[in-house]
Amino acid sequence: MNDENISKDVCPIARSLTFAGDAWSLLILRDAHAGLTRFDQFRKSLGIAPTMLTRRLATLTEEGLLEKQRYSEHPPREEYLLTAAGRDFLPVLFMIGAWGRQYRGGGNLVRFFDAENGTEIKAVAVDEVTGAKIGTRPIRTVMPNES
Amino acid sequence: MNDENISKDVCPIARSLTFAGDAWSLLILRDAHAGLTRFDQFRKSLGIAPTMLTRRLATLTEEGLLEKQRYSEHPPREEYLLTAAGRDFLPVLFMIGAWGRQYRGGGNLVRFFDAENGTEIKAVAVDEVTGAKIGTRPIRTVMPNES
DNA sequence: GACGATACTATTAATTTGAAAGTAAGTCAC
DNA sequence: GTGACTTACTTTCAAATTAATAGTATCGTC
Repeated sequence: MNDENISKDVCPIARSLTFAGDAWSLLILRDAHAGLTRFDQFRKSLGIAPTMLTRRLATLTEEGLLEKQRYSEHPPREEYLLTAAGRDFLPVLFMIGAWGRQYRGGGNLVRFFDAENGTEIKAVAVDEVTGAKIGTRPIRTVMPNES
Repeated sequence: MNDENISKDVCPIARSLTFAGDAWSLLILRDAHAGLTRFDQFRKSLGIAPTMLTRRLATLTEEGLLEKQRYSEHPPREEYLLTAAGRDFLPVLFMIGAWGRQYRGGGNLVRFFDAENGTEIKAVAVDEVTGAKIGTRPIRTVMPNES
């Protein structure tokens, strides 16, 4: 057991949280994956104050999770589309959702299905090498520049 | 494309975020998985103000992610241990970390290895049924009480 | 030219967070 | 048995963030 600091400089989790560590950002990303692209769509879906939404969209855009794209010249209008980094956030969202379903379920929740074969999607995190579910095998943590 | 509200009532992601939707909570959970259990260990590791830490630990405890356990009667001292729900948050943390490593990497980051066979752990989210990586197949979203 | 849609900005109040210091219960060193 | 130290907080107050509401700018339609 150590009580050493796992600082932001070396922790990949802390890195991520610097960029999408608040609930609004994650909810915006969720809605973007659901196909929303416009300011007012996000605003209505989330019930978020416009000031907040402006700031969050700007931050997510600066950070490269979303990109602004003009969809009309007259009037000048822009929409927000997911970048590759934003699209690759989907597995994170699914895992967050899987936990919520298991531990905070109850009541009717949205469900996700494989559109091709119709089975319900149950997201699990596995180690790509061993195929084992994360958390089922002992983990060794190695700090940078350690053997 | 819809712009229907995916409300907190039906979204498993929103559910999760209600309980651990801020960076401090996730970082506390990360440290708890790393073996930290005590107030001062968390405080030193995170550089968090004690007021914040008190509140976050209380919230995580109320929500059933951590539990307080007495480890000394004289003086009376308590430590914070992960519950089952807290332990099952590990896959979420790993996915957050995997994203951060891929998109916000650079520099030396902590790495995780399978303690038994020594291979580096690379977490990926897959559908338990099809085995396909999340995001590689089209998804159909079904609202509650829909066909 | 009034009305509505879209995408915001401005203003201000309420809430949350952060920094610093203090407290309480007990241990340990001499 | 007194003074220093440890652990786990609480108190206080300033600073920053967030929320609520209203307003603005540009254009298109009737």
